[in-house]
Amino acid sequence: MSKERPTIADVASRAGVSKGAVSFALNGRPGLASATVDKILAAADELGWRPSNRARSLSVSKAFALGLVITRDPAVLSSDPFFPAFIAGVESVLSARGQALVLQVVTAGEEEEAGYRRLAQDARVDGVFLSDLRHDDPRIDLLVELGLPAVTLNRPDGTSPFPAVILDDRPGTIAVVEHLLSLGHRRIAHVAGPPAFVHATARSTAFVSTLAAAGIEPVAIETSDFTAAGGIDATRRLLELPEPPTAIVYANDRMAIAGLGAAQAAGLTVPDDLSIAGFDDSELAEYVHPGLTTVRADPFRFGEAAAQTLNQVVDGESDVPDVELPPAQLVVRRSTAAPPA
Amino acid sequence: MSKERPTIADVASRAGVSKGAVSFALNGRPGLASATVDKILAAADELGWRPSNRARSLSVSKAFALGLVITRDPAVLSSDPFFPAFIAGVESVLSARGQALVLQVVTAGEEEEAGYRRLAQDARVDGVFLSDLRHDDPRIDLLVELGLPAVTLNRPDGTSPFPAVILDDRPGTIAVVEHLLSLGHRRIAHVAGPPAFVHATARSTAFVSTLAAAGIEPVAIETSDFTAAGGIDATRRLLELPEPPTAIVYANDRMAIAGLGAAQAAGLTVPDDLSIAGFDDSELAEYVHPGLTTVRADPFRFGEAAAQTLNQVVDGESDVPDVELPPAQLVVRRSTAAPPA
DNA sequence: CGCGATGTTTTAACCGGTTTAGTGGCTGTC
DNA sequence: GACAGCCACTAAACCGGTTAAAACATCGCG
Repeated sequence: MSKERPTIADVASRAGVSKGAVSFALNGRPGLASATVDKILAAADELGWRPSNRARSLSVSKAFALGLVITRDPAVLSSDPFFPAFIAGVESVLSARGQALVLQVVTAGEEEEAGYRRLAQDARVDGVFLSDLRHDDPRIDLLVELGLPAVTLNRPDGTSPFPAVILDDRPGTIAVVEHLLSLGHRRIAHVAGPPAFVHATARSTAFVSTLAAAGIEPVAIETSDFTAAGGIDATRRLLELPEPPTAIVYANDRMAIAGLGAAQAAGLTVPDDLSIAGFDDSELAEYVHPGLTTVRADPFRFGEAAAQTLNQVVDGESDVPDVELPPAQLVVRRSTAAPPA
Repeated sequence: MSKERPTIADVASRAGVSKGAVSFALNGRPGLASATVDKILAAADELGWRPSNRARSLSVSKAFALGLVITRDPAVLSSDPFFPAFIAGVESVLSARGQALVLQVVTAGEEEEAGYRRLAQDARVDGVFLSDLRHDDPRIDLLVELGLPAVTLNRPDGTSPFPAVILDDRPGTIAVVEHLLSLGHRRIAHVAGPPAFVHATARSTAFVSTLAAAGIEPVAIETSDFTAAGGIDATRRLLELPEPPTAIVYANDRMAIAGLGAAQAAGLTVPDDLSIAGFDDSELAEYVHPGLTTVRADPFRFGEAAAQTLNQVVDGESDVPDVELPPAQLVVRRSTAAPPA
């Protein structure tokens, strides 16, 4: 038995038809007698023929792959709970369609733009996911210029020609703040992510406005960077205030868990002296001591929805609608309690 | 100006030569006058021509991409500190060579094999990284059968036709145990990973033999699964022993941090009542309270080395040697101290 | 001057699909 | 019985590169 994989010509000769007919049969084109189609498919089946991606790619000018550019510092990326689950969700859609996921990790800045350009110039992918959206994100214009289809993860603030897959950060943040308010907290602080990111400001403005609706001013808003180290620093600054907060809401779990450690290192007991809440419900959130009150989203479904939507764009459907996912849910654990008397 | 990207024919006509000549010039083949080469490269440059990956792929039967199949439960994968940094290291090599990284996330079992088969049948990649090596790993035979080149991350126990990139887990484990011994601990337990994994047993046997060398029996070895939930359970079991350990060595940070939480929840003070050590030096290890004594490897360099080695295999070099990376280093933090009197 | 050797460049086939134009057979109609 | 019209299918060009073989100069040498 030959080790070479069969080509369309092998199938054609075995079925006694032309290459073109095989192609028609495979792609379900009309204009072939159904008996012929059966004969061709049977021959293909017997030979175990699968059309070559490479040849198809060349003739139809498609890559049959989608791209994800992750613009993060490796160290930061290292413990991000979002991407792995998101990617798994994307994969669940792609593998069913015989597509592949091409990953590109770039460090921010110069290289970021280069990453997209490379993906476009090499024609490695048919479309990309735009994650970690920033305000007036320059990548949107870049992708338009490159002619690369995309979906944005969450809604950009400028106009965007791309559909958005949205997981609203606000309801989760609002739920956390209201939870703390109902416990009796009045001195609440926030550790935010970098304001350049849309999801960071979405969380911090939701924080402020929820407090405002209750007639309360935030104790402080510390801008940080989503890293554990940043969480520590921000927490220390908050605890050194003349009148420190009785509760801190962090923009992600990583900063929250680090903040928890900082509070404990400073001799505080959580939640008796200080309540702490995170955002993401990462795996460790449940298992640190005390368990972290946080907000749970579903990055797997996010990935699924994003892949489906991007495929619609890539397939040329016009006016692909935005997709709104169910917002993140509050998960109450032991790290939040009534403020000290 | 035309929006279409130039083809090799455009370059050829602009330089006044044939397609073949352009191809020769591009690939640095001998047999062209250097003046001609210059002329061709100049023309290519003016047109901004970059050869089409798709066409090249078809004619030379290469994908110009490498594959990584991650066989993990998304939930487990979520907070693994290894892969993101590893991937970043891989990328740093691939992007310089114009290659892409194709990611495939599969759930273990049936689907795992299917994942590799798909990658091979679709000819999406020229080679793959074999991670999370298991004892008598069936994937090695599978890859041989599929004719897909590979490198293994760490050394398999059977014979393997593939080069291995090795980061020896033992020195780090030995260092942790010796550190605990030198602090005066004599009742030390281990929380191991699933014994099917090569790196899990490497760590546990290093643990046992280091203790044995000091003439000490381990208090217990709890087999767990590298997850935080598993770390909690194993820790509880250890703490319920009639004579509980004064120190626990975990096979990874995730279980260790969860174990830290479990110990604190049980009313113990770390490190006064119990010393705890992890493995990986994940980002949070430094920032939990108390900071986690652990072992630091360099997954970024691991990725670099693996990509370089796999490329040698893919390029057809014979007898590609194994690569041995510097072993992980002990990082002493506050979670380990002398045992209680 | 004719010949082979050497160096340079072109020609054309090939990779494995898709797609357009075209061909041959059959039916229906006047 | 000739012709239009339709159906089912084939032939061949095409996607954009690579590459083996052929062609063409140029040169050295007997």
